[in-house]
Amino acid sequence: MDFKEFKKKIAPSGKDIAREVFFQNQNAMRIKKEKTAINNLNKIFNAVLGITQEKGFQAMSMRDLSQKTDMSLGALYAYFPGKEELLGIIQTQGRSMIKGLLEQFANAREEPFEKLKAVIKAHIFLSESLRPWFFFMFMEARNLKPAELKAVKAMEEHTQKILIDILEQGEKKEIFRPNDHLLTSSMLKAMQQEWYLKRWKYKKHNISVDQYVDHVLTWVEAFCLCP
Amino acid sequence: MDFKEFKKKIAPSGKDIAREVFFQNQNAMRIKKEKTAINNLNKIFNAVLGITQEKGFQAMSMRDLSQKTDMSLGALYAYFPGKEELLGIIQTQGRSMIKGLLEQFANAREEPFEKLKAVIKAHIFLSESLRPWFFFMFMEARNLKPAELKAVKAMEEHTQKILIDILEQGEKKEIFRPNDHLLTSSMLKAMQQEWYLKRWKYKKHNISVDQYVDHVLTWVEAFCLCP
DNA sequence: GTCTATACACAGATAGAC
DNA sequence: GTCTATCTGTGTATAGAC
Repeated sequence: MDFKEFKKKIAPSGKDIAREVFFQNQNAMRIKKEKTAINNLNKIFNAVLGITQEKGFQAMSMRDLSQKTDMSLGALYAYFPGKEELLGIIQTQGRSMIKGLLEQFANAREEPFEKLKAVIKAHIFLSESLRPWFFFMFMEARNLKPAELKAVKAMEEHTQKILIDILEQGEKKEIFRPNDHLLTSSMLKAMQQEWYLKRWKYKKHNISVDQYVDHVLTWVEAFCLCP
Repeated sequence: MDFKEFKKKIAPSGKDIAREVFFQNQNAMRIKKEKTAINNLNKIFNAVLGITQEKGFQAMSMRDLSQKTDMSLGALYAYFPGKEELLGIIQTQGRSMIKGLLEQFANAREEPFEKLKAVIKAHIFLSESLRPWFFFMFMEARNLKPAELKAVKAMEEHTQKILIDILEQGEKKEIFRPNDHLLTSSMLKAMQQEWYLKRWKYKKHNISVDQYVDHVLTWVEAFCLCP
């Protein structure tokens, strides 16, 4: 599967995400009409992700957000209790979304090497189609309160665990070379992360996601597979 | 060379850095006595890096900084014209420091594979001994004004170019496998970066810099070297 | 060179009309 | 559901005494 196909078939749209947030936080917000809520939440998220990418969440004022969404300050506060909670909502939603989609991919295949490649590819494709979310989640994790920061770290270790399990399974079957799986999976995660942290570089050099994924998988093959 | 030796012989101390900043910006600050300036600049930088690591530069108030340095607000403003300039000073100094030390290493060896390993190791060791600086430079680049942001990107591409040159040299000598050097060097940079962006993970699992470097070099060998 | 006190802008948040 | 007007705290920065 290439990225074009992935995006069409699997990647959630802004409205999909807004819908889920609406049903998850329905009681905490003053808006009751589904359609209005979803439309405006989508607008709010896009604005937050856009402004934040440039100057960071702390530097984004509620007035910035009001201007970008064409909504008044008063209206915004009907959708979330405060700025800090808005940050929390985006982070929490991002995590649950990514977790769900990745697990779906990890369970799809059986043979270790195929499985490993599928999971890595899915992660990079997902980070491409939801790049603003991934970037936000990484860069703004610092501003979370301790309890949520813990959830972020748990998430990092959870996705790493998925990789480690595949590596162990492959080593047992003597398909992969024996190695330190914790470190190996860390390298894989670093390569995945590189794509969304430094996209300006790949854009500048006209490197597509598909090319990037292929290259990463060449590394994986050279390092993991038995000769 | 292991990290212990590197730190002892090569890594600059906080005062070394403060001294350089003092001579570089001497005319822009109101303090004239060298010793006072260096001591306080060192204190200021440590405080900024510490506070920023937790909550980001924007979220650090001048009052936070005043408290952590045990200096008054008025005193702080004798060392730099404003908060934004302080950010610029740290970023600029960080860049010039890292650039100088890395070039020193790149020129030390001749044989491509040895050279490649030496440069990668030096970068990771350097990021370990100056971890707060590296972290700050990465995370706070967004808050720079356009001209300085350009310098950051130029720096990224400069350090990448060092790697690309070595890879090309090695390919010509038929030591390295032919490959896309831009992508390959990006993977190397991603692995280097991982160390200082996720150090909490390695600390938690008791993985030392030396172990980390060894693992990275195993990947390099598996991928770059001709079989 | 360092302090205290203060100016003044702008942040997040809410009240109450529509 | 959305708006405008406004409250109150906190931010950066400076003035002027010591």
